Amino acid sequence: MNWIEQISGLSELPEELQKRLLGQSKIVKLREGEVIFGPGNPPESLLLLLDGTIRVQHLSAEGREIVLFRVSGGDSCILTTACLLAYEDYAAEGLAETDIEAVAIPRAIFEELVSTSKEFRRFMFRAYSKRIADLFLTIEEIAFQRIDVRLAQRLLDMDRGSHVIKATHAQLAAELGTAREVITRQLREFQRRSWVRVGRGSVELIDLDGLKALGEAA
Amino acid sequence: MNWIEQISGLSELPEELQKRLLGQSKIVKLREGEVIFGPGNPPESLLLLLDGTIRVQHLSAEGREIVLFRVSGGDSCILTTACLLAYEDYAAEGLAETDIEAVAIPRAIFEELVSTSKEFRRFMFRAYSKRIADLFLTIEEIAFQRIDVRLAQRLLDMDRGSHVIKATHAQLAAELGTAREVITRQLREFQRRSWVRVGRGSVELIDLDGLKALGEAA
DNA sequence: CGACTTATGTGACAACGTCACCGAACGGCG
DNA sequence: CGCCGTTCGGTGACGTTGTCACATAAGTCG
Repeated sequence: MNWIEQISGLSELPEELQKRLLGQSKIVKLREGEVIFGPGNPPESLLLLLDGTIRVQHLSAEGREIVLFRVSGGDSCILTTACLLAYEDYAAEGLAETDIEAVAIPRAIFEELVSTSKEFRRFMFRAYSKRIADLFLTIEEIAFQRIDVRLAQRLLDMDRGSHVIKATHAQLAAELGTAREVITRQLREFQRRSWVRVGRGSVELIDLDGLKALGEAA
Repeated sequence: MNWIEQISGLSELPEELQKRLLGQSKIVKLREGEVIFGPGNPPESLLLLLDGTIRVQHLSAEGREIVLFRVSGGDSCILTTACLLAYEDYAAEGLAETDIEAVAIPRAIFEELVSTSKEFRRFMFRAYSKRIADLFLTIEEIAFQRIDVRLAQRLLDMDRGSHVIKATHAQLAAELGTAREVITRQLREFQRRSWVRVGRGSVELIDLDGLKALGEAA
């Protein structure tokens, strides 16, 4: 299977290296809920995500939880794991939020590509930089953005077309690094404005424009 | 001048590459306050900091400001700029907080080293990973840590031995991504507890243990 | 049908951020 | 020196968010 073209930035690799990459890496599939890396089990190979979503979250000492970012197939196409090739004591874990299809590149091949291909290096550094830039934005959001705006954005983000989001208030709280009660109150307010309908374990988005407008007003 | 040994992780490079690095890079000095990179002027070479401190901060659209991290010579010895070799639209800027001495590695040499040396690659990836891990901690702190604890920690961090920190309340607020008034109130409380003495544009730390204890209690 | 477990609701209160001011301290400069 | 503009710090009122201690409701499984 030729997955190279699915990952933006790799199609510029010389034909020869593309072949080598295709030959030496293998496709892995993981099921929803599987832990991809985490404290205790650092990843051994570089993963390029083809399809599905990986959630990376951080668990604090006091048991609090916050979602740091997501990696999803196709669009951002980013490495998950390479971050970790070097640094040990990550308190972050990555887990499959959906069933996953990914390409695993063994460490040796990764090393080889980095050393031989200028294009591959560019690809890697771009991925790292993008990640860091994203984290900057996350920090700004957490520090300065109102919680209602953040919740509205996140709900829109999490929508996979069905306009129904399966998540408990506690899970949404972990998304934003806030408290469950805060989510409960905000959702009640959103419902009062007829933007959403809430059910046990789910939120249905009714008025997408209303939710979007909240962010723009700010 | 042989600066290699000042940067942990580089002394493992093969002798030959060390020489090449020493020959091809040059030492640069910058004065306090100079902007090293920022929106509009991306850096052209990789910088390794030998002495001094660089502050990296993020400016939001609404003019708010938050300090993301610092790079200081000797201890963390980290790259500043390589992050940026790849990604353009950083809203972050880096500036010299003190007079600076650094090594500038031209892009070509950087490329060469990454491609030829496994040790140098390890060095680079470690640096990136450390940065990302640090940002994770920053996020956790902003999201979950009380502001008084964060302020106390930051004051201790900023102390350069003199126990007097030259900073206005507004600057301290930018450090933590909070409001000036909050800093004013917290400092007043710290003073009431005889942990600090505040003056115009400066904070003198009196009871370091008191400040430290605040963090540990939580 | 209970007995549990999990999800959500609620009110009181504490912590933090925002706003609209104020006066004090500082830095020229005539 | 006194005047004046600027920066810095102080303050009270108030809105938002986080915390705590519960209560209630909805699913689950025997």
